[in-house]
Amino acid sequence: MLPEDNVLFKNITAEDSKRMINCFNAEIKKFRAGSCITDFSASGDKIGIILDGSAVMVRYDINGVRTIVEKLGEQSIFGEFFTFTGTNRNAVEIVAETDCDIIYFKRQEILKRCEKACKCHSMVVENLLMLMSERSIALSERIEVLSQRTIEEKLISFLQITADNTPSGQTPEIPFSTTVLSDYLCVNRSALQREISRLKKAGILKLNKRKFILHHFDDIGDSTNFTSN
Amino acid sequence: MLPEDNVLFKNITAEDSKRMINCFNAEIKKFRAGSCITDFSASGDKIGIILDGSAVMVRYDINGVRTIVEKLGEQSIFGEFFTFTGTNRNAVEIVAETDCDIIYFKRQEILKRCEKACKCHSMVVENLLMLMSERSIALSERIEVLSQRTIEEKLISFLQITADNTPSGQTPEIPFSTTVLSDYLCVNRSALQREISRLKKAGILKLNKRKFILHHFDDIGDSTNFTSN
DNA sequence: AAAAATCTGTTGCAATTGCAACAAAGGAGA
DNA sequence: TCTCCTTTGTTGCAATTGCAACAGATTTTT
Repeated sequence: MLPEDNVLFKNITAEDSKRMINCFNAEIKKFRAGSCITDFSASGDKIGIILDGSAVMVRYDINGVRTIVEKLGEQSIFGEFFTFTGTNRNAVEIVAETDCDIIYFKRQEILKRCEKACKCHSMVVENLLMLMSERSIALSERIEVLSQRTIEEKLISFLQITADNTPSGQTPEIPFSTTVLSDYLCVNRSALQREISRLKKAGILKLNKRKFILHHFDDIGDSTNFTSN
Repeated sequence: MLPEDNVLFKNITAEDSKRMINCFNAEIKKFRAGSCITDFSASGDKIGIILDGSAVMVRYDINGVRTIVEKLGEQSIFGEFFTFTGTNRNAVEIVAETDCDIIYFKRQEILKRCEKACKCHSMVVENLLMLMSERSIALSERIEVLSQRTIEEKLISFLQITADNTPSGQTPEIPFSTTVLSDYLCVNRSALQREISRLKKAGILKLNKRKFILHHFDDIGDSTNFTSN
């Protein structure tokens, strides 16, 4: 994706966008799949936006237990400005899933009064506001999932939200492998597998590779019914 | 607190703030302790800020299980703009803990180009950005806690973050009763109580009413040690 | 194409957590 | 002060989840 096409410059002409990228001293960096994009130990207060590729924010606690904090796709933003980077008891990193192009801005550059009083400046700030709003909502969704009490509820909640966020006409898709999904739901992998198998046997979940259909179980009411066999 | 003293008007004179409160058509409402401030079913896209008092964002799922989503103190902001309001499978509400004064803004009023081109406008937007940043970090902290795998880890993580956020010189304090805390950590109350008792017996946690001291257990390394007796 | 590595799916067993029931302590209001 | 109600603290038992080990499937590398 062209740097000037990133979401921060929505509603701004390509010409102005290019000018601002200069004005902001933005940098573009490339990362290979699997490499660490940021480790939040010395990131300063840069704001990153993924132009191409995808990444995940992961945390390793002192026992080496991995948690997938967030999935970052194209146009996702990240930075210390938005993220609790944890105590010294754990390390938060952003790891490239695929090859990635990232554009970095300095937070002060975006926030400071533009000496040239460029009129597009406040549009950028508004765009940033919208991005942060979306991010807040995404974090809220994550909390919704994690606050479910059982693995089955976590899984269904996640699938439901994923399906709701899928454009109509498309088949919803789990953005992770099962192994990674278990680190996202913060549960044991084989216990998660057990629940997936149960839901499949009960006919509630159809799963083909990563594409899935979740049948409405609203009318069932009490999901513990499924656990009977 | 005076309406013009709210965080949205930081770095803006009282005079200008008052003018903008008019310009934005802000409303101030009072709520009694225990009453419902918002139920997110018809809140439109208003942004609320707590001027006085405290509240909690709660969710009830279809089985009536309660989750404390967020604790809101003075100067906290809330609104559909920031929050995943859930599927139709649950109800999210904000409930006043104490008597509350709330100021409401309409999102469009804050975001729209000010016809009078008032110069303070972009400062408000920047302040809003800072507030959202803080909120994102708070949500990240919540995810950090909920992503812990055991009750003991959830509890310690929560206490650690609470202690870290306490100004030095003050004794850290749990902002909830144990019963409510269990709904915040999304675990069973008596199971939580069991863990609290364990940590107290092990000398790691001192708890007096809601004030606590968490002794450094970094040097212990493996917290499962405490479970032995 | 073969070998290596990773991921999926399954299961028995152990550990943790939830549930229910109850006693004791603390607080609010009559 | 007494009563009622909520919260704290405890425990046995049941349900859920984690763990480990393994077989088969799938993907990647050589």
